[in-house]
Amino acid sequence: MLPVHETGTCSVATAAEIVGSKWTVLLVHDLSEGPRRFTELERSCEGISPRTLAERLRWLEAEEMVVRRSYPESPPRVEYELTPKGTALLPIVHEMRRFGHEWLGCGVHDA
Amino acid sequence: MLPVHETGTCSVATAAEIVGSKWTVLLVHDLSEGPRRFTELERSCEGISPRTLAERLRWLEAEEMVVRRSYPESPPRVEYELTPKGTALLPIVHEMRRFGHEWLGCGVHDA
DNA sequence: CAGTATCCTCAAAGATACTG
DNA sequence: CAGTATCTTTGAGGATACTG
Repeated sequence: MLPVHETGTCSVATAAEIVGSKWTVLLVHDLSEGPRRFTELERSCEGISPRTLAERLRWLEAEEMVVRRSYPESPPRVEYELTPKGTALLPIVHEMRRFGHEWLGCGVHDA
Repeated sequence: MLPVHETGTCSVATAAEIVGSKWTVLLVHDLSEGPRRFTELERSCEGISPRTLAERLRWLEAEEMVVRRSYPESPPRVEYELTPKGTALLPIVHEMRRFGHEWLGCGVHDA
């Protein structure tokens, strides 16, 4: 996924890129409940590969939707947290969930 | 894109599929302003190939988000229109646009 | 723990030409 | 006009092994 400022597209199209790329919405939803560590996200996103998770997180960080906080302890600890910009994605996520519940008759078991 | 009932995923993930596949959001937005013909959509979605447009429309029709109305005139006329289910996508689209405007500083020129 | 490094697959979508 | 038929490309993302 290209950085947003290089896509040339804007607005809806960009939001579609964010929201449509696999795992991103799940990640944002997870992070909306507080800071999370790499392995926590790996576990809650059943099936995601570390490669993809790392890429997704780096992308979100580059877009300033997520901050990465590294605590140089041993064992190392890193936490990811939504920024205000990342939090601003939540209304989209909520509308997506509403749609799912109302029209797809599913999603009841989502977190 | 698979039919939704075959994906196994639900809710947010499904909405992400809908909303994330290229052109779909633009199409839904266009159709929100009234029935549109194939070529009209082709023109307003600058760059879309007829192959992709047809596929997208067939998919939306299969999901009952769009109805296809064919008038057997000469020359042939076909119109596509949002169903209530398709219309229910609009709140998502609106939140996506809001996000674009507020955080990406763009999208002002969108219809 | 928190990632990289590689390799690989597969499907979305572009380009183009053609048709009822 | 409203598509279909082919062929091709590209890149997202999976699997797996390895590392500071």
